[in-house]
Amino acid sequence: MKSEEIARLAGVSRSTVSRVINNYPNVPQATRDKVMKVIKKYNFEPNVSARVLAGKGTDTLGLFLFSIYDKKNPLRVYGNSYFGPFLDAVVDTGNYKGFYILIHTIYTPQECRYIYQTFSQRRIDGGIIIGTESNPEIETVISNTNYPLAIIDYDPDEIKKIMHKDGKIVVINSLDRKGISKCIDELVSLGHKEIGFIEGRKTTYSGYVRKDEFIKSMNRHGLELKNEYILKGDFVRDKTEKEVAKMINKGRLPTAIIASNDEMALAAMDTFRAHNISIPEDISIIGFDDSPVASLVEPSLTTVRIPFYTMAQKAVQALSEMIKGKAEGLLHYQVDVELIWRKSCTKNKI
Amino acid sequence: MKSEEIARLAGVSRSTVSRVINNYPNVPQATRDKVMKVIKKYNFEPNVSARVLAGKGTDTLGLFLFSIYDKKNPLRVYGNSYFGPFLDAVVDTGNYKGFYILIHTIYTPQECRYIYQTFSQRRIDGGIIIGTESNPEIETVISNTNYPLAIIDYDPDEIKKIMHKDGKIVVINSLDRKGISKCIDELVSLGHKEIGFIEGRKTTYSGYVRKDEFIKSMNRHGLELKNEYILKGDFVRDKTEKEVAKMINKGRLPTAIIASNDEMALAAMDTFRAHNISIPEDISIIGFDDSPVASLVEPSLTTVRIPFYTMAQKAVQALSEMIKGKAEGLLHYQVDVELIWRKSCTKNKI
DNA sequence: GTGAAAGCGCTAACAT
DNA sequence: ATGTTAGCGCTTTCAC
Repeated sequence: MKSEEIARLAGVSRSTVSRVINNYPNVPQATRDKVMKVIKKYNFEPNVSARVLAGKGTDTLGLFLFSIYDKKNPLRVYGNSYFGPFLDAVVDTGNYKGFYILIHTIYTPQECRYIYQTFSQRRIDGGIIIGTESNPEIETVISNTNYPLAIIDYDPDEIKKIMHKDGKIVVINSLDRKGISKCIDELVSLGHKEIGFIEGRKTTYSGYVRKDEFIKSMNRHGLELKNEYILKGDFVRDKTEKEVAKMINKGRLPTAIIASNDEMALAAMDTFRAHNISIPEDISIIGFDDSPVASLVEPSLTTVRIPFYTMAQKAVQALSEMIKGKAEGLLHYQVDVELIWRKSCTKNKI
Repeated sequence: MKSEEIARLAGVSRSTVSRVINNYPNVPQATRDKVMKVIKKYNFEPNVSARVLAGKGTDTLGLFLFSIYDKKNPLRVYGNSYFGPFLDAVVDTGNYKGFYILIHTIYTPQECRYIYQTFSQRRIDGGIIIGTESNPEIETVISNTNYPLAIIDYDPDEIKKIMHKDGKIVVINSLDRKGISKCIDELVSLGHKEIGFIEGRKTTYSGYVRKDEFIKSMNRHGLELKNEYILKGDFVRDKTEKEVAKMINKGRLPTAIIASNDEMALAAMDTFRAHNISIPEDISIIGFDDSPVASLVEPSLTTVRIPFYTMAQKAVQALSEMIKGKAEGLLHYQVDVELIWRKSCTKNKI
């Protein structure tokens, strides 16, 4: 079934069918009804390739997820506490706004060429990039493309420097500085002075910002930064378990520790428990993300909630406007975070 | 940049460029090199809409996920212990085989029309359907479409009855009967006689099969089926918590309980714990799926592992062959499951 | 308000 | 081995 047949059956020309499909104003209701009746009757759906070729959009957004694990890890993508809810929200808000979502996982910087490819083949009208570290490959994409792009968790100043002169980019970050400083204020008010930190990859923006704010907040409170309490967890479980075990074996522990994401917080919890260190009695733990499991573990995890759904909505909304030509240049949104107080934290008893 | 310009720059015709792009054999290496050089130089990527319109495939697979939650639940899709790993595997194996993946969430039977739409608009060459309950809407899709379709977890006999005469369908199930009967064999050998069951939605195939096999296996061992120990959890946490609490309040418990998925098993664990019932000392628990968290909870959850990756691979592989015309009709695969023994189960001490 | 015709970028059948 | 041409199904000028 094609529009030509619909036209024949409705006794009009293909142009009129097209006008009806695209809701053009200069079609009288009678004609519109006549055509729609035939369209409904045959469940006609226009061929999207023909429409695109004739100049319409694809109504498709590409979602590019940078895996922090390598390909062999079975948890490589959606085991990530961050991606699942975000993906979910993008598909949902995208579908709601009439977009199809094309999804691609990127495992190495070299695979950034898939982003270029997907745009060049005209498969998508806009793209969402999440989880990328800053590296030359992604910068090439950012500086060469003028297709609408939403980048989650990236340094906006960096983008401003390198972006294409006709670029249409929206950067969306969470207020991580506020999140971390709130954690520390709260811990300090509970009498904690020895506060540790498990940092994520500093090549990601959030990894950098969270660590940086940890240092700033500690200084603000006049608290000493002890290197032995600052661990590198790279945002992943394995590394965190090792680093935490190492710290335990050295014999001295902070009274509280903040992890740069929930996954590392949970890994730390398990490692402490395996060494008979009780949470929160012996050490308080705070995570970041408020991933779905945070409320389910025992004890439930205090963490900073990131509004993934809001971020996805903002991304889709901004892309939608850029695609329609209603917005351009560099947009920057910062979404608010919230400290969710649960049972993994308590007063310092010392 | 279009193929015509590549042709001009390489000093050949558009047909030759097309032949090179599509790896046709009747092009001498010299010509091929000459053309490829220009293509590389300009990073040329052919317009996919034009290719599709001219008769090529879209190289895109649609993944349709039926949510067991409603739209308002923040865990609605990828909080599902089943979907995350499966989605992950589909994207991975699909991308690996050169397919793009279009993803759509279906919340209500009525939204099944999106499947029809996506095919009709020629957005995809094949589709994967997962998590669907049997209902008239999905049956309409199955009986009307002759596009390649992979259906995960569905009764193959039902499909055979209703499918389109030119249908190309692959049904992929896990050997759930083996999984459940192994659980019971194992529990019995540990001295358990009072075994409970938390069933999922029986409108899904696996929901039905797991419950049915529970009954059969109990009978095989000559064990009594007690209605008070058979709970309805609908595959979700909330309902399970309520049902388990109800059972606890009645005062009598089985010595072991099998849940039809991990999510319900974990919900049960939490509920027992909240009532000071220890696991596995007071009651042994077994789940189904081996979702990522199963090994992380305390105590770690004994569960039946479903090889999601293998299922995704089989789905993509079969679709790929059907799309190429190398396979047709109804295929049926059953993948093996494995009982993963962890700490949530122990001997019956009574 | 509606139709005729050109054209989007590619592939494939046909011709050479 | 390569070029010429028609055509895929739609949108969009341009006439009327």
